[in-house]
Amino acid sequence: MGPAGGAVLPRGFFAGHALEVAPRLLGCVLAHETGEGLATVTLTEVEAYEGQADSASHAYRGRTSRNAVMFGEPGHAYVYFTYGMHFCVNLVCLPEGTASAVLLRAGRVTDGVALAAARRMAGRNGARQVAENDLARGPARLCQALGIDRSFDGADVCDPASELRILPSVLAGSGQEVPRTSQGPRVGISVAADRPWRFWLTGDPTVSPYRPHLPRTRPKPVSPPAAGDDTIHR
DNA sequence: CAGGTGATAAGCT
DNA sequence: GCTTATCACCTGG
Repeated sequence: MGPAGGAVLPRGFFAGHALEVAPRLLGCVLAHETGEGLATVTLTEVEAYEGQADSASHAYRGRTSRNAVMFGEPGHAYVYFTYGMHFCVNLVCLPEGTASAVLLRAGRVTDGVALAAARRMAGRNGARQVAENDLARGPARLCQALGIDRSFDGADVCDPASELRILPSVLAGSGQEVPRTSQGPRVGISVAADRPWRFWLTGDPTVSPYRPHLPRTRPKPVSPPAAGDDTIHR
């Protein structure tokens, strides 16, 4: 067990609804230790996703092979692949059989900054160095910085022997002033956008910029309308 | 601002 | 079976 080993959150931490668990995850630490070394992220931004009652949730339409982990034991990672190139990680809440999870949107890389930076630069030839605040600023960046991919779908983050673990909050008792928490609408979704189920540490520079859902760009017309065409286009 | 990339599931035949 | 719209994103210009 490495420097961050030992004190994982108890599974009971994830017993409640994602809506209750999400704000309590702020300041907690996601740790990934490999042969390459240890990298940790202190969470600064999360979003709650419920199941049947939440039309923005992957579990809204019931259990599938993709979202099965969301219906499983709490305290496990639900990792999915999206937009053809990105991974995002959630932590599962509520008892087995009921879907609920917290999407980890952003955090501050605290241990393994160099390792995280190398992962973020990988495959990007000639790109500029990533600013430290941006290493895990956004759900896909967070996964890349920690080296989280599909193989971590279902990983038990409450197991002290796990490669990927969740550690208690470092906010209280650190001698620092405890940051305030803000709450607002979730980022980028097209439905249930009125639910203020996103939580972040107020003013933290590692929190991702709010990006409201943009309607997908429509395919362009094959040819521009001819002059004098009185068809109504919109 | 647009484009890249691929999995998913609904809808069709 | 097959097709198509959608998707909780990031990057470079």
